[in-house]
Amino acid sequence: MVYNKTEKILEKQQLRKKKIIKAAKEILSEKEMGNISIKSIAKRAGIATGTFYLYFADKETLVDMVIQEIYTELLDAIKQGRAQYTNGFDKLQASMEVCIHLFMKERHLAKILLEHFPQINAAFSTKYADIENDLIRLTKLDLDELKEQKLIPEQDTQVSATAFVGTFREVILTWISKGQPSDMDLAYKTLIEFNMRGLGRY
Amino acid sequence: MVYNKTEKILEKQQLRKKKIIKAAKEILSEKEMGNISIKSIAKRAGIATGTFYLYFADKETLVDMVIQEIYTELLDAIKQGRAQYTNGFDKLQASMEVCIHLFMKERHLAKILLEHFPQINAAFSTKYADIENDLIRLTKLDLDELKEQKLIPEQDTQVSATAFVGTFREVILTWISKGQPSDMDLAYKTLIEFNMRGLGRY
Amino acid sequence: MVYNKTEKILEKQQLRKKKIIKAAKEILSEKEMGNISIKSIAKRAGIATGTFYLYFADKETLVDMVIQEIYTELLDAIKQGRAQYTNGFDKLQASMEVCIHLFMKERHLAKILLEHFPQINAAFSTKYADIENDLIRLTKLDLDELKEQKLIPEQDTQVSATAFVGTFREVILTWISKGQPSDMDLAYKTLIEFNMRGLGRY
Amino acid sequence: MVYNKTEKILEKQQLRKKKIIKAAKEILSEKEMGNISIKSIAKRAGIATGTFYLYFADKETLVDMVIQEIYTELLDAIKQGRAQYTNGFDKLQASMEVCIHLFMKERHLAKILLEHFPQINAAFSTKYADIENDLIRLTKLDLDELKEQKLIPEQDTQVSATAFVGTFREVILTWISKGQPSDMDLAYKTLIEFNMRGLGRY
DNA sequence: CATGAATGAGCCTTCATTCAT
DNA sequence: AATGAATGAAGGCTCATTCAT
Repeated sequence: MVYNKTEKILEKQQLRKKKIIKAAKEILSEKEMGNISIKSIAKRAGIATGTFYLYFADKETLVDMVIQEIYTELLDAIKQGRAQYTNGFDKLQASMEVCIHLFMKERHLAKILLEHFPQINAAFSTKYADIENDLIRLTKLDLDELKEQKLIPEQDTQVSATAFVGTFREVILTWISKGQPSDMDLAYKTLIEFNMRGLGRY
Repeated sequence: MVYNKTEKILEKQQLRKKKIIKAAKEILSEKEMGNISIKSIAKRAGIATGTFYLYFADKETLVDMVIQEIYTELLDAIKQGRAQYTNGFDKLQASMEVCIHLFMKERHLAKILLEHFPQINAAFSTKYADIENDLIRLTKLDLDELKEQKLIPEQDTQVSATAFVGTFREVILTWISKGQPSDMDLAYKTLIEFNMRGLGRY
Repeated sequence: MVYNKTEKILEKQQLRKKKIIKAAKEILSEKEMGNISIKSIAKRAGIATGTFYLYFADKETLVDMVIQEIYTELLDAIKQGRAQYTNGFDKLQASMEVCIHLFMKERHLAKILLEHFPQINAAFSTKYADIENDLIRLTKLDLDELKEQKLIPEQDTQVSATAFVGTFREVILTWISKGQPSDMDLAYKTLIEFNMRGLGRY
Repeated sequence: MVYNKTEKILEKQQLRKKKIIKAAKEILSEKEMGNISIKSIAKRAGIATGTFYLYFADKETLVDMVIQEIYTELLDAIKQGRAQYTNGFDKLQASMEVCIHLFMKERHLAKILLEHFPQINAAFSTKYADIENDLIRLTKLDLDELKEQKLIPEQDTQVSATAFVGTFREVILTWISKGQPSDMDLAYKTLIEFNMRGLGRY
């Protein structure tokens, strides 16, 4: 059963890869410092230093994978959250809700994406910026649609979209590092209304 | 005249300290990457490597000072900008304008604060967060005042203030790294109105 | 038929061994650098990395075998080339011709022997020296015979033989790395006459 | 006396550099294996690992210096040995004598140049080849002159020069690794005459 | 027997910090 | 006080060798 054997091995390899990525994420989200050395990651993943290089070409490749994974997770959730809506504002609100829920649920993911990533190194930082830019770009698409439909006033949608995403980054980051507000419902409502009003919804 | 002598020495020390901090800032704003070694900072400041340790306990202490200085600069500018206003919204708007102008004028300062610093190390990040928190706190004071005066609707001012600051961080960062929008007036207006509307100004 | 079975197995083992040695030779003669890792050799031989260690105790043992094989090949060719001559000078000249032809024909072999091998490690170097010493010893036998027959003047035949072999090593190595001279006939003649005259042929 | 201070320091630095090069040479000539790691060199030189990099940009630079130093030493000695002669053969003979004497006197130098260098790595090997090529080139100049003066027969002087140098490399290497012959005078005479006759001196 | 993933010692290099001058 | 050479821990990565399957 060569077939089975190969499959099993591939499966195991994927498992190892996941394990390494998980270890990297853990170290990123736990330690105060972003001291992610290959050695520490390997140790955390329960493998030898050299083994790491069987699964990733180099450190940068790992970083790519970690980011890619988080990003995909985020976009998938947003996409799924918006699926049931057709109205522009509803879609936008759904996106916001998904973001908040996802990040609050998976604090470690949020911590990595918002807090630690930009610290590791420049390349990393660049990649993180790419994600944010992507989110801004997607938001802008929504805003342009709303503007075209005259549902929001004339404005630089690039700026609005950037501000929009900025509110989330800042608020969620605060919640993560300082803890959530006691009246979560009000907080939640405040953030969403801040943005809705900010856009100038008619 | 021991007193004078001591004073002179202290003054001289302060001068050196400033010189080192200035060197650190310069290097931070010039180099693409966060390659700020003590050696390069010392060289830029025109002192020997070892001399650095006569003025700063370690690298982290330097970081503290650099941030402190930037923060003070920012707050001073804001305070000065608000001085002539009494109305809550005017003060808030003045703050926003000062922020934008200061950052756009001193791109290198902005670059340090928003782009480079968070990459250096985690301790740094924590300190950067402190500045942002302070700005949020100050904004919240304004919002609480406005809320009390029933000039904005009921809301979690902590969240609003956070979102408020977040829009600036994100927008200015984008402008710095991607370049300013062609229609700067519209962009500028969009950002300020986004926040004013977002607060729910009556 | 235990006997047959054992023989078959041994035969198979020898085949594998040859295959590995061949792979090692190929890699040595192809790659610019001495990047011959066990992994790459095994891959080239079509076996798994670990399998290598079923046939060779370690890397050094492989080196032994490779050299041994090349040496045998060289000596066999020389022996065959000399077989038809009885006169001392003729035998010597035949040896020279065989050397040149063999090396020029099998550049990859020459490249291994002269260029790459000495780089791999010190143990290797010792072994390579052994081959050269052997060639020198054989040459000396010829020279002693010629000296006894008063066909060449009194001399330290050990030194002459060493010099003799040295000219070949150097010249062939140059041809291999820099390319052959345009007038190969003259070059060829020059080398052989240099040595013949050098010996002091009467 | 800034002048003195600077001079002293420079002197000291040069001393350190020499010390490191000496350590590298020692390790090269002593150990069976050419295990020259920066760590071992530093240890031998009595310095910390990092200190090495204050004197040499990297490992390759050290290698360059070591080779350069040996080569310069050799060429200087040859030049000096030839200075008093005008006749082509005399110059050639003087060169040969210098080579032999120098190498036999400084066995460790010879050991490095002839035995170990080619083993360390490819770059190294290339550089060693450069030296040999240079020697061959210089020899060829002499031979071309002799040929022009009709003092030696028509021949490919490139090949002769190569063979010429090859005899020295081989003979000296043998003497170094196997010990000198008992009758050194005869050996010496044999080598020189071998080459002189080989050239076809009229 | 064969496999190839796993191992870990070792390599080169950087840089915050110390210390003799 | 000032200097800058010296230090050595740590980092990313390679590869000969082992071992569970």
